[in-house]
Amino acid sequence: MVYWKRFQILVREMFMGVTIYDVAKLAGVGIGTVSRVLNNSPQVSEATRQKVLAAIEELNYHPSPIAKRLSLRRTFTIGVITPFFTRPAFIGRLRGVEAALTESEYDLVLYNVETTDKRDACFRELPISQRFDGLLLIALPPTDEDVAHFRQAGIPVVLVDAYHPALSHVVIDDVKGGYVATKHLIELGHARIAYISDPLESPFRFTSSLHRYQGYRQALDEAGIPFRAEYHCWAEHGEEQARDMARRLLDLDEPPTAIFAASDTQAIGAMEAIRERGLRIPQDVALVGYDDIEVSRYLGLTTVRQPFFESGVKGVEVLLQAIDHSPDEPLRIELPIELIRRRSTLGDAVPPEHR
Amino acid sequence: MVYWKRFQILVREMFMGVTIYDVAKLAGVGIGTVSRVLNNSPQVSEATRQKVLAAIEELNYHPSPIAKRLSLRRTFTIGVITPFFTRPAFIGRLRGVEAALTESEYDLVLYNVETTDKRDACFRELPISQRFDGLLLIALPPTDEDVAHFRQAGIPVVLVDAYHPALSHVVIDDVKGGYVATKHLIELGHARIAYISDPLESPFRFTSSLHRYQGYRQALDEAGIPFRAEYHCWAEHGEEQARDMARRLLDLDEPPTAIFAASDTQAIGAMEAIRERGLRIPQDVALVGYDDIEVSRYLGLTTVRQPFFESGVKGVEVLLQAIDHSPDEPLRIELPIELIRRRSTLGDAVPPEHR
DNA sequence: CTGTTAGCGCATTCAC
DNA sequence: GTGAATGCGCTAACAG
Repeated sequence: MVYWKRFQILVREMFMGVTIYDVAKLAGVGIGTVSRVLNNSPQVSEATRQKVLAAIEELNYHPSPIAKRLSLRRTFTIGVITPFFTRPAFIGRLRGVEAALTESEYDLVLYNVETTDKRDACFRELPISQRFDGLLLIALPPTDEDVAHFRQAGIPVVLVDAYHPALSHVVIDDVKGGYVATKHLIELGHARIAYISDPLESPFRFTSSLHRYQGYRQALDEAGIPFRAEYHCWAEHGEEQARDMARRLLDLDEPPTAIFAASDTQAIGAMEAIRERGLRIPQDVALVGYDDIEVSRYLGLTTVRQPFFESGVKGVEVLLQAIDHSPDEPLRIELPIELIRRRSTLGDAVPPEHR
Repeated sequence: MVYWKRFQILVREMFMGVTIYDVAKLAGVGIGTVSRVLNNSPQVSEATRQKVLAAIEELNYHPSPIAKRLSLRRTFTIGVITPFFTRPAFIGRLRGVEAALTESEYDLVLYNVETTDKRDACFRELPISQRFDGLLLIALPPTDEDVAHFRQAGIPVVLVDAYHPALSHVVIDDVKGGYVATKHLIELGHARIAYISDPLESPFRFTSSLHRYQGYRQALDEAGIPFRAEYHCWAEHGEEQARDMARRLLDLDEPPTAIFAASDTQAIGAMEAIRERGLRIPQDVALVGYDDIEVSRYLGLTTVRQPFFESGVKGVEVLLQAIDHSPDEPLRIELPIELIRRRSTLGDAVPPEHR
C-alpha cells in the first residue's frame, strides 16, 4: 500500500516536479497542513509537523516560488536600475544592494542604463510590468511626470543617491562634501583652487557635480576668495578627460595650486597630468578627490569618502519597509561623509588613522 | 449596458489589478481569444484582434508575468553568479550578460560571490530553487560533484570564462594569451622576463593565472630561455599587491627587463613600482598586461585584449539556446584574443591601429 | 476562428 | 488542529 503510493509519487517526481500534493499524500495529511508547516504556522501539532517534514525530506521537495507568488500576489523581487555600472560609485552601491537582498527572500533583477533612452524605457515599462514589488533607482532622479507614473502604477520606488520630494531617498550631502574638500585646501593655505567635474547639467540629471560645485563656491566665498571662472572645468566623466582638463589648468598663466576633483576617477586623471608635468603632489599642486574608491588609499589620494555599500543596504531596507507598509511621508536618509586626509594634500604629514 | 460593464471593471481596476477576464468581458470575447492576441497567435481574425487590442488599451491592461510563468511552468529568469563584481573583468562580462538579457524576455537575477562559502551556497541552493530556467556561472568552475547536482536538478548551466567537460562554456585560450604576451617581449629582445599573477591555485579555482603561466613557460622554452623561479611572483589580486611584487622583482640582483602581468590591474601596480624607482617604460622595463580594461589604452599599456562584453553576450545566447533544447554535447565557444601593442613595450613605435 | 474547461502549485478561507 | 474547497491570472487543449 505504502509502497504503491511512493512508487506513484516517484514516477511523478521524475517527470514532473514534486508538489505540495505529493508531500501531503505521503505524509497522509492535507495540503493545507503542508502549507502550514512550510510557513511555520504555530497551529500545527508537533507530531504531524514531523511527519510532513519527513515527507518533504524524503521527496526532496522544494516549494515553487512562482506558485507562491501568484497565490500571494507578490513577486518577491525588486528591480534595480543603475546607470553605467562600470563606474566604481555605482558598483559600490550595487554591492550593498546585492548583499542586503541576499539576506532577504527577495530576488534582485538588474538593469544597467547607459543611455537616456534605456532609462526612459525602464521608467516607463518596469513599474507597470507587474514583475516587481518595488523599484530601486540609483543616481537616477525621476521627473515629476515619472513619479506620477510610479504612483499610478502603485509601486514603491526608492532613490539612492538621488532626490525627489515625493520619494523616499538615501543620500549624502554633496554640497557639504564639496565644501569640506575645498575648505581643507583653503586651510592648507591654498587660494588658487580649481574644480574639475562632469558637466553640471547632463541628460541623466546627475546632480553630484553640481552640488559639489556649490559647496566649492560656498567655501570660497566664506574665505573671501574670489571665484575664477577659468578654474572651473568640466567634461564627460572619465580619467582621460580629467587629465586633459588638468593639463589645461596647468597651462594657465596663473595655474591653480590645488585641484578638487568631483570624483576619484577624475582626480587620478589629474594626478597623471600633474606628474607628467614633472610637478610634485602636494608641494606644487595639491589634490583632493571624492568617493574614496579602492585605489585611492593606495595612491595616497585625499578624498571625501562616501559610504557606497551602506547606501545600497539602506536603500534596500527602506524599500522593503515601504513594500510592507508604505510610509505616509517619504523617508529621507542622509548618510555621513568623511574627509580622508592623505599624501595628495598633506605630503608625509598624514594622520595615522588615514594611512 | 456598456457603461455598467465598464463601471464594474473600473471599480475592479482600482483595487485589484485588471486581468485577462476584464479584457475579455469588455471586448465581448472569451479569455482564450485574448490570450491568443497577447501571444500573437495567427489564428484570430483581424476584426476581433482589433476589438481586443482596443479593450487592452482602454483598460491599460498588462498581463501578469507571474501567472504566465506558473501556467507555462517556466520562470523566464536566469540566475547569474559572478565573483568579485568590483573587478573590471567580471563587470565587463556582466555588462554583456545584462545587455543580451534585456533584448530577451528573460529577467536577470544577480548573485555576487566574494567568499567560497557563498559560492557553495549558491551552487547548492539555486539550481533546486525552482526560480531559474538556467544558470550562468562567470569564472566559477564547478566541481564534478556540483555538476552532478546541476544535472539532478535538471537545470541548464553555462560557464563563461571557466571550464568543465560536461558543461557548455564560453572561453578564451589563456595559454595562448600568456604565450603571445611573452613571445612579444622575447621578440623585442628581452630574455629576463618576469611573470606576476594571482596565486596559481586558489579556493575559487580560478584558472586564468595558471594558464597564462603555462603560456609564459611555453614561450620561454620555445626560445630557449631558461625559466627562473625568482621571476615568477604571485599574490592576492590587486594593484597594491602587484606593486609590491614588482618592487621585489626590481630589487633582485639581476632584475627583469620586462614584466608580464596576468591582468591589467596588476600591470598598473607594476607600472607604479617601476616609475617610483625612476625607471622608464619601456626603455628600462617593458610591461605587458592582460584584459585591456578601459584605462589601459589611456595608460599606453600593451596588453592581451579579451572580449569581455561579447563573452557575456555569447554566454547568454548559449544558455537561452540550451533552455529551448539542451544540446546533446556541451558546446564550446572560444573567443579570440588579441595582442594590443602600446607604449609600455614599444615606446613611440606604436602601430597606428593601437594608439 | 472562437468560447469553455482544465490545469499550473501554492495560500487561505471555511467547516469539521 | 486539520482537510476540502476556492482563487491567484494565465496558457493550452478541446469542442464547437
